[in-house]
Amino acid sequence: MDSRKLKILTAVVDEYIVSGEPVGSKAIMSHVKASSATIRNEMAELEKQGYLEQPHTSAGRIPTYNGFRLYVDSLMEKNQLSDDEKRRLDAMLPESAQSEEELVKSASLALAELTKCAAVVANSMPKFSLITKVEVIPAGKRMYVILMITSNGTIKNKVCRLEFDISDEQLEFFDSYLRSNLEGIPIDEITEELFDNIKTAMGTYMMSLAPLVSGLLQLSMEFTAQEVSVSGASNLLTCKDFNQNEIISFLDNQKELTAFINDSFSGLQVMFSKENDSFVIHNSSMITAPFKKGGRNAGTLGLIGPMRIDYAKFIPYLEYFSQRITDLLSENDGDSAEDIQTDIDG
Amino acid sequence: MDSRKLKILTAVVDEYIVSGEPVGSKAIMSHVKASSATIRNEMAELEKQGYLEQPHTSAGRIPTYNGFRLYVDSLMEKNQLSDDEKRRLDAMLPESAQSEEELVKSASLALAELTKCAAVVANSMPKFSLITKVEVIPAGKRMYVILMITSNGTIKNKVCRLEFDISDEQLEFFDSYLRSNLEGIPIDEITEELFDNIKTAMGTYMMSLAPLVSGLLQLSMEFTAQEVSVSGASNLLTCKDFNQNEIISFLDNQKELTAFINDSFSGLQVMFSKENDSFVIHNSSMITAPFKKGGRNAGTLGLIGPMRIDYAKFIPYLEYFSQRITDLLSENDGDSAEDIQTDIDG
DNA sequence: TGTTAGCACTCGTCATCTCCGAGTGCTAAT
DNA sequence: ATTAGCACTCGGAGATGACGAGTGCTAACA
Repeated sequence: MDSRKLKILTAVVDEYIVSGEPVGSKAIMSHVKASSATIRNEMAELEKQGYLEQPHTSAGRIPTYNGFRLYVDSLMEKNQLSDDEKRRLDAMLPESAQSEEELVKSASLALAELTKCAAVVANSMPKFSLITKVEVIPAGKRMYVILMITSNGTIKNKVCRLEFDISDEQLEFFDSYLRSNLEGIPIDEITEELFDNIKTAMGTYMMSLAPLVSGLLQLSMEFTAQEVSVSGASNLLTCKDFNQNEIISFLDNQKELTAFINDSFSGLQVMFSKENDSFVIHNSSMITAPFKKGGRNAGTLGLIGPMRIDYAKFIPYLEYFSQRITDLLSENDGDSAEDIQTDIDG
Repeated sequence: MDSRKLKILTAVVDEYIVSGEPVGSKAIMSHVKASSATIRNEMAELEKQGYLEQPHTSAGRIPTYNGFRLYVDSLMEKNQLSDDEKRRLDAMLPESAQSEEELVKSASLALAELTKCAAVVANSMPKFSLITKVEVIPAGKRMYVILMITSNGTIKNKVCRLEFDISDEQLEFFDSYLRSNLEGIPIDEITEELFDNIKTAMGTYMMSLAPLVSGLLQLSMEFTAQEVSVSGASNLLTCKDFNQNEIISFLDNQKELTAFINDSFSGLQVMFSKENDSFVIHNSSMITAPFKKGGRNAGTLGLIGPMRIDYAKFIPYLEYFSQRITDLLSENDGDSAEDIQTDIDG
């Protein structure tokens, strides 16, 4: 395609992103050295080719999905972050993050604040994590806490109340069975079958231990649950580009979101609602960037806003934050999360 | 005040709640045996007394804050829940709640669904809880998990990574110090001062133990943090009675919400935005009902919506759910949460 | 042959105007 | 004390028209 035509398309998208109004031929004259008539001719062709459209006869042009796609993939010039800006972004993350959640949540809030869009974070399904520790701890009359730790550093607990008293031997038997049969196995190998085995192994103890076993099952399910959290949803309420109801419901609906933000993406992605069946809000787009921990995908940071979002400015933010998170998570964790496993075994 | 006047006021509020439009004298004729002229005269007086107002000269009347207040406090007839309805509400709660959070969250979702308003739940500040158990558990190379349990059954953990190796003696010393000095004390007695004591007691061990001590402090702060969660915020988006932006920002802002929904209320309360400084969204109202656990306030269930909410129908829902939660939490917990403490001490 | 100035034309936006009717307050009759 | 009747008010919906931004086309130009 003609280089001037590309320049015009770029100019239309750029203008449209800042104004939100259809862009006329005169507005383009400051970007491209040509008369408005020439630009009009070119725009008419761009419309034929499907990159621009006219809301009505006597209006300017707005980019189509295809126009945006071409712009994002090839035309736009990404803003380079200056050292100053980087420092500003760094200042929005906590100095010393207490936990992965806190770090990631801060990044999400910062992103929402910077872009005035909605930011999302999702943790990855920890498919490859191993169970490194299971422990049953007494916590009162017929009360026990089950503690479970995985190799990626996640810890969860659950309190269980028994129907009957159990003896120290029973508890010890159960505890040591768990140690030898659960510790070291991948989190996604915890199945109903495994629990049937436990039930068989416990034999007559099972009656009193039942609440502990079911607590254990629930606990392990919590590990594989994917969580998504949204920041700054209210930022989108002032935006008239799309139906607010639709988008707020979409963001509210955890399941839909979860299904959508999966972590199969290998790098930064820009997606338009029309291009994806599970993301159906007209005129909205979504940018996602995965972050890693110990060399493996740990989650995804994302930005949801209107189609006419300032890609050139915001994509670098997202890239920078996801890189920073990756760095910080690796620092915190030593060489690799895997050494937790090694140590306990050793 | 005249009984007919009260009837008219009631009718105006009832009509206004369903229609959302100013109510004229003719519309009242079906509720009160009197001609429209008489009703007009009475309405004019009600307006003088401050219970009704006219948006403009030739419009009907809408209730003022005072009008709503009188209606809610004295005039309305609360709907009595039939057994059928109770069964329907019960079906919206999980059959066997795994945890307090799950139960309470379900009630909140159910409430949002039933009322098409936003529902909120807040846990109470566990001022009177005692620490019943503190334990430091090794979890890998220089990695430790701190586990803390309180008498109201809440458990939290935190993973800490040390800078230096510590010996078994050091750990044992630390652990037993915590046991003897923290277990049994009220959660709100954990202060900086107490931590200074710990630091002094640890002496030269402190250098290597520092991350554990600061982890402990963070953990205890988490216990006293109040959490609020909102369901169905998107329900309010279709409501034109108030500024959506305002309300969504209000619901987004955890701090403001937390400050507002405190658990000092002794029973069901209806509050209008004008009447409270920290709840400033025009034309909105909030209904709150506390629930208990082991005889003590455990949290608050609330409903936020427009002023013209169907109080007669929704208040019973809220009352029923908060009572159900109270019942279920007590069942689960035996006689009282306090016995956890007793058991461990004994 | 590609570019540009000029021009007639289109069409959405905004302000103005009018009409309609719901609802009122007042007055006089019951 | 209540009510029927009536003149009056005023917001809202629709119609109308001026304005102007933007277009496509044509003809002149380099």
